[in-house]
Amino acid sequence: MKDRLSIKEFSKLSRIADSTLRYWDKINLFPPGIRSTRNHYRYYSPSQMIEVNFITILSKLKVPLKTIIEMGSTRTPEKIDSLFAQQEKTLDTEMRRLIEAYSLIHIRQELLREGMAAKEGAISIRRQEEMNIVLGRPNIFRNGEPFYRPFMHFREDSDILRVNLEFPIGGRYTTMGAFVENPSEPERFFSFDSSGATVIPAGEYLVAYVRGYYWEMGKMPGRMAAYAKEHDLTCSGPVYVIYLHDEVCTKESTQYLARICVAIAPEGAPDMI
Amino acid sequence: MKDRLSIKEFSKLSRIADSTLRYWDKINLFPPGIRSTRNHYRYYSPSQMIEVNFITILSKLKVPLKTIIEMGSTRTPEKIDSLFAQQEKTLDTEMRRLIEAYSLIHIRQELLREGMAAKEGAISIRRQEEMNIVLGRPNIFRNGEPFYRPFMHFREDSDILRVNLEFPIGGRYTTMGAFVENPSEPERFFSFDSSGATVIPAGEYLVAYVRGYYWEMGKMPGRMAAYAKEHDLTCSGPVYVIYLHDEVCTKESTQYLARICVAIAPEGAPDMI
DNA sequence: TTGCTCCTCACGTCACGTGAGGTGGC
DNA sequence: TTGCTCCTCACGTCACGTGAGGTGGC
Repeated sequence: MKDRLSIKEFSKLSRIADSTLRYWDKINLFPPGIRSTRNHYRYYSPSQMIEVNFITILSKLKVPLKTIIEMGSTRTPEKIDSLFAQQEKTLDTEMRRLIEAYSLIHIRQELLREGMAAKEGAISIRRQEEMNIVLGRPNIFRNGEPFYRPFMHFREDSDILRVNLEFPIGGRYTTMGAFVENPSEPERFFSFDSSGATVIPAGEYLVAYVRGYYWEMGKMPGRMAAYAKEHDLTCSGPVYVIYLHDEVCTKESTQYLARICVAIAPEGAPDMI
Repeated sequence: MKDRLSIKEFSKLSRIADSTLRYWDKINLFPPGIRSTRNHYRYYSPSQMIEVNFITILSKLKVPLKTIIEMGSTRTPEKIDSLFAQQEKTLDTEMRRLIEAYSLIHIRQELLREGMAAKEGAISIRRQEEMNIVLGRPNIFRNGEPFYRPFMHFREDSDILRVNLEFPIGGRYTTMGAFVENPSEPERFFSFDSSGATVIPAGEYLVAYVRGYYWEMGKMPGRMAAYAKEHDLTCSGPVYVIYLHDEVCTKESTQYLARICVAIAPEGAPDMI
C-alpha cells in the first residue's frame, strides 16, 4: 500500500469518479491530504479511503452535500442519529411517490390493454369483477353547455375527496334511461382509483365499447337499449362509462375509447329502460 | 367556464406552476392554444386542461421531458404501453436503491444507539442474538504493516462477495489467543450486512466495549483474557470486533467505538485462552 | 520528442424557480 | 396616475460530466 494515492488510484479503489473527487475538493467537502506544490497534483492518504465513507454513505441516503459539509467537522453519534431519523422521513416521502407511480402504471396498463383488445362498437354480456372508484358530487350542467365547467368542479373537489387526478376518469349516469336521453351529461364524474370508497359490485353486465371524445357516445346508447330489449334484459342501476384510452395514449381525441357498462338484473325485475 | 384561460387561471386549475407552464412552452412541450399578438399573453383553452394530463402523468412517472416531447405527436396505445413497461423498470431500480438506503439507516442506527448506551471499557457476560455477516477472505499482513492494504483487498473482493461497502465493518480473529497476541491483525474482515450468508450464532458471549481507531484495542485483549480466567470462563470460537461508532458518526478516529465479543462455552470444555 | 497523467476553466445537464426591468389595459 | 397581470431575459440550483487547452516527469 503506497502512502499516497493519485487521484486515479484513489478513484479506482473508492469507486468514486475522479470528476466527483475534483468537485468535492472544489466545494471543500473532501480535499486531498496532499497537494503537490510543483504541479498541483492531488494526493490522497490511505486513511482517506476510510474517511470518505462518511460522505459516500450520507450521499447514498440522499443527504444534500451542503448538509454533509456542515456535519463534517462537528458530527457526533447523537447528531448522526437524528440526521438518520430525519432522512428516513425524506425517504418515506419518496417511497410514497414511487408507490403511487407504480399503481398509476398498473391501472393504466390494465385499461390500455383492455382497450387494445376491445372491438369498437361491440355489445356483449359479461361478468365483471368488483371495482373501486372515487365518486364526485352531482354535476350541474347549465343548458347544453359542454362538460368542462362541471368537470373543473370535480377537479376542484379533489382536495376534499382525496382524488388523485392522474387516475383514469369515468362518468356515471343514474339509469339507462338517463344515459339514452342525455349521454353527454353524466350525473357524476368519478376517478378510477382502486383505493376508492365507492364499489361497483361484481356481477353480470351489459358491456359496450365506443370510440370518441369524452361523453360523445354516438348511437351507442340507443343501440344498447335496443340490444337489451331484443335480448329481454333488465338494466338495473347506474350506467358507468370508463375511459380506457384517453389523452394519455393518443393525441387524437376521436380515438379515445370507453367501456360502457350497466348491471343486468338476474330475474325478471321491472324493466328500468 | 371561460373559453380561454390566462396563465394564472390555468395554473390554478391545473396546479401547475406558471413558471413551469412558461418553461414547457419554451421547450415546445406544451404551448398555449392562443398567443395574444398585442402583448404576448398566453391563453389556454379548456380542452388543454385535459391535454395537459398526458404531460403531468408521464412526468409523475419520471419520464424525461425530452421523451414526452418525442411521444407527443406520435403516441399510440401500444407505444404508451411499452413506455410504461420500460418506465416500471426504471422505478424498480429506484425502489431497490430506496430499500438499500432504508436498511443502511436501520442497521447504522441500531449500532449507533448501542454505542451511545455502552460503557467504554466495560466487560460483561451477555446473551447475544444471531447475527448475519459477509465474511472476507483471510488477510495477509506483511510483517507489522498497518491494516490498509489487506483492507483494500477486502474491498476489492466486494464485487465477487457482493458486499455492500456501506455497511459497518468488523474484524474476526480465529481464537481468543490470536486476539490477545495480535489485536491489530484480524484474520478476516467482514461486513455487517444482515443479508449475509455467514451466521454468528445466538448464545452467551463475553462482551466488551473499547474506544479507538480500527483494531487499536489498547489493554482490552489482556483484560478480557484475565476476566475470563477470573470467572472461570471458556472462550470458544472466534472473536468478533464490530465497529458501532466509526468515521460515519465522528471525525475523531480516537472516538471510534467497537464491541468485542466471543462465545462462552456452556460447560467446562478445555480452556482455549 | 512522445506519451502519460494530471491540471484548470468553461460550459452543459435537467427541470424548473427567482428576480429585475418593462408593457398593456382598466 | 396607480395597480394589476403578464411578458422576456438572465441567472441560480444541484451534483456533477465533458471537453478544450496546457503542464510536469519519464
